[in-house]
Amino acid sequence: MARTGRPREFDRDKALDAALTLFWAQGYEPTSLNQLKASMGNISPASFYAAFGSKETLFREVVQRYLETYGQVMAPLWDETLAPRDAIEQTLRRSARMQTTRSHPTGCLIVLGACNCSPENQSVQDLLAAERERSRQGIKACVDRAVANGELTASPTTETLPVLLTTFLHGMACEARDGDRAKKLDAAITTLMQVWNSLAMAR
Amino acid sequence: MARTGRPREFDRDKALDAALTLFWAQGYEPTSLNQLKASMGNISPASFYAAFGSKETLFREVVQRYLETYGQVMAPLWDETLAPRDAIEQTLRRSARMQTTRSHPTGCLIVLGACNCSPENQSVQDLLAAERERSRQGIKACVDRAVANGELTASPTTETLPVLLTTFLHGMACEARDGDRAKKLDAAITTLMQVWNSLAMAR
DNA sequence: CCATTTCCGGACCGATTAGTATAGAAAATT
DNA sequence: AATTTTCTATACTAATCGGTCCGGAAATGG
Repeated sequence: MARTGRPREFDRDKALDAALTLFWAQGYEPTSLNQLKASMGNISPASFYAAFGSKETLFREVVQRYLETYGQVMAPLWDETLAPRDAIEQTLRRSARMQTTRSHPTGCLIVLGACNCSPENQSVQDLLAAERERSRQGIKACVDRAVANGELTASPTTETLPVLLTTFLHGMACEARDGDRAKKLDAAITTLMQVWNSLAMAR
Repeated sequence: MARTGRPREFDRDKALDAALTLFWAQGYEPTSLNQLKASMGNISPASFYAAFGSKETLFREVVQRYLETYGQVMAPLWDETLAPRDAIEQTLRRSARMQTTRSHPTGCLIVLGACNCSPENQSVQDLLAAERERSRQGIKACVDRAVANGELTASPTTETLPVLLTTFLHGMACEARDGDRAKKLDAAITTLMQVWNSLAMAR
């Protein structure tokens, strides 16, 4: 389909990135349309709505882009060519580095992006909660795969691993937001992974 | 000083509890004065400001009350009559149970109460960040005490313990908010504390 | 009973919220 | 060049935000 008519003057991609940064730093609700439009190069409300539909649909698009870029640090969880232990360790380490990098807001958009929401924005909260649930499932799948592989023994303790790892993963968002550096988190990950080692050696 | 004049008609304490519940469930910014006044028994703006000063001072008072009540699950951290390991384990377990109890909002007000803030409410964000830093220091003090006691050996791995434990503690707020139950978190805590055990046995 | 003190209801403040309607200009296609 | 398409700018909703002010009512202490 040929594109006709006057093309928009601002760069939609750059605008999306600007919105991503704003939402990441402040979260969904406190980020106002005025801020968004300003960061997109003082575009008009009409241009904004023509390009993005609404604040909520823009946020959904922002989350999508986040998942396709920064969020790819979690990709190892679903890469079955990796050993389960490596998949989880890589995910944790890459998350730690990404969330503490200062060239963009710290912490995790999925964890922190819609913590404080009025009831009317429940759907936004649900969007991120579903994504967190996906992480939980990814971690659980790795542990299950390790049990199936014989890397881990099936035991009550092994069953606690997914919750333990997920809680730590999500907790990093808070620590990164509070200023922790990658090196400190990375060292903690090494210690955490010793739990896995001890369960592996027990077989 | 004798109290003269007409006494206020609503129960200030009950009103504070209502505000605590609202702020806990929704966070600082999305909780509007209208909601607050309504939950306090449809009091008037004048009554509200006479009793509480402003939204921010009310929030500070709410945080104070939270710390004096629900937040007391962290008290073991500063109880030097407890063995450091017990102090930390109790703090984790009591936090897990408190944050997952359904008779009040789930998660932790200190972690989740002001995640999404406009720059103009930075002071509110700072208030909670300072409290989280206090938790960090409390956990670190326990680990240091354990090293001084000889319960833990001083080692690079031991030095990672505070970050590991704090990250998990703060992560529980996210998991509790997402619906995890106390039993699951409790089991994960048992596994996490094995890290401590292995460092203790290494001496 | 009187005077004082405080509270309460309600009107009101300016600012900001997300979102819309309209009108005209600009660019691409034909 | 004419037409079509879609842009932009501006003015403008209605609602809500946190917060203030005032006048009258109510309860107290003397």
